[in-house]
Amino acid sequence: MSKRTDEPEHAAVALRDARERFIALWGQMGSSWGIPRTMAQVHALLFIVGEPMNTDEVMAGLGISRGNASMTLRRLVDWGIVSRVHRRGDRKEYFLAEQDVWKMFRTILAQRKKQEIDPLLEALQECRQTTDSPRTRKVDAEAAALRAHNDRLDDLITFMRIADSISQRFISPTGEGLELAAKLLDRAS
Amino acid sequence: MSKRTDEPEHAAVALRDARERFIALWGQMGSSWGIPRTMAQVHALLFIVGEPMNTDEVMAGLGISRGNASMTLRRLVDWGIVSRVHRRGDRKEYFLAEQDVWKMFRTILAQRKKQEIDPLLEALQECRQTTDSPRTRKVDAEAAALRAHNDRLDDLITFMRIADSISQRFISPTGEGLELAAKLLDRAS
DNA sequence: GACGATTTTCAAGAAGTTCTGAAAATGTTG
DNA sequence: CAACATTTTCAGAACTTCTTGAAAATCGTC
Repeated sequence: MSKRTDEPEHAAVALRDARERFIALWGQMGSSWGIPRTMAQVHALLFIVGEPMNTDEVMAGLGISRGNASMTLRRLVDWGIVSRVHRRGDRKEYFLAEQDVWKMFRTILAQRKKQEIDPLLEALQECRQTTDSPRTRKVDAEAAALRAHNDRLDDLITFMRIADSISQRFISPTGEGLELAAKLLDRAS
Repeated sequence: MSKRTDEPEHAAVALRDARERFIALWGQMGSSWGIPRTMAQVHALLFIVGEPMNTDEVMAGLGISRGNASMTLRRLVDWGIVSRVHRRGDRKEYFLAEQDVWKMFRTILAQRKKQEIDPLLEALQECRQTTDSPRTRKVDAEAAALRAHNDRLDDLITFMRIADSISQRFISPTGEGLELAAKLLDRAS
């Protein structure tokens, strides 16, 4: 091959390589945070390619089955970090990943908060009420244990409520979270 | 049973119940965030009981094997949210969970940052350099794709670096994270 | 409204992980 | 240093989660 074609080819190879590397990294990270590896990989692929892909392209790109691709793409759409796109003259559905990284993380955070934190917080509060005896008469060891138990739960619930409020600000669709972060960083310097 | 003993018994039952409920909740949450269910449960048990327990007590309390208890307790100690405690006149080792909820979360965050975020960030940067061609001569489609790819990676890396800096502040052992959160909340009202 | 194209579903199987239990290692006491 | 107590390790079992692939459903077109 001539020198003229060598460099572009090198660039194309590098791009393919970099994509694969990124997909692997993102998949690993996902799975260490409780997100199915394949789901993270599909997202990574769509994100790094940056343009709409159809199911068959995703299947081929990652070597996964149609069923898996379908399920995973749907989950990503449900989460809101991938959207369905239609192309004129093509019946196939195309999928495009959110390209705004801030928006993407806000969406993910919102989703996990809604699905995991909020129900947990509610359940914790319910659990706490279980031991909310109207009035303790005896000051015996048992009562003390109960009080200590309640204090621990209260601490935990308080913490989680605060964390919840903070995350709420980051999530807010006004994009305030972004500015907030920037401000924090400024003060940090 | 007489009325006099009825209420204390009720309290004891409620406590046992609440503990179990809490342990189940915490275990669930853990597993949805990529922490082995049993590990989260052992932590929950130690946290909610609030005093040192030995391996046999943990085994009995959760119905798990000695091997599992041993491994899991060690991981919790390594993470730094459970500490080993020794009791005079007792050969057994006892384990006590960190009771300060803020400290606990700071420790967990620090651990996960160190183990997962930091390596990822480093790998991402390395991945980014892969496609850092010295100078592009041609303004063809391929070069444009490369540039777009690099922009996407740069956005992502920038975001993660900012998130990293913020989390660093929360983690900082000076406890500043706590105050910071409080301030944020004040402004949020 | 029948046909071909595409997507979705889901039961069965594969893959991955967590757990067990008994053996080995370690530690302690007299 | 023998005897016993306690902890750790790890190969295989048990369990959970993820993936496949083919059948069913859906969709758009003629």
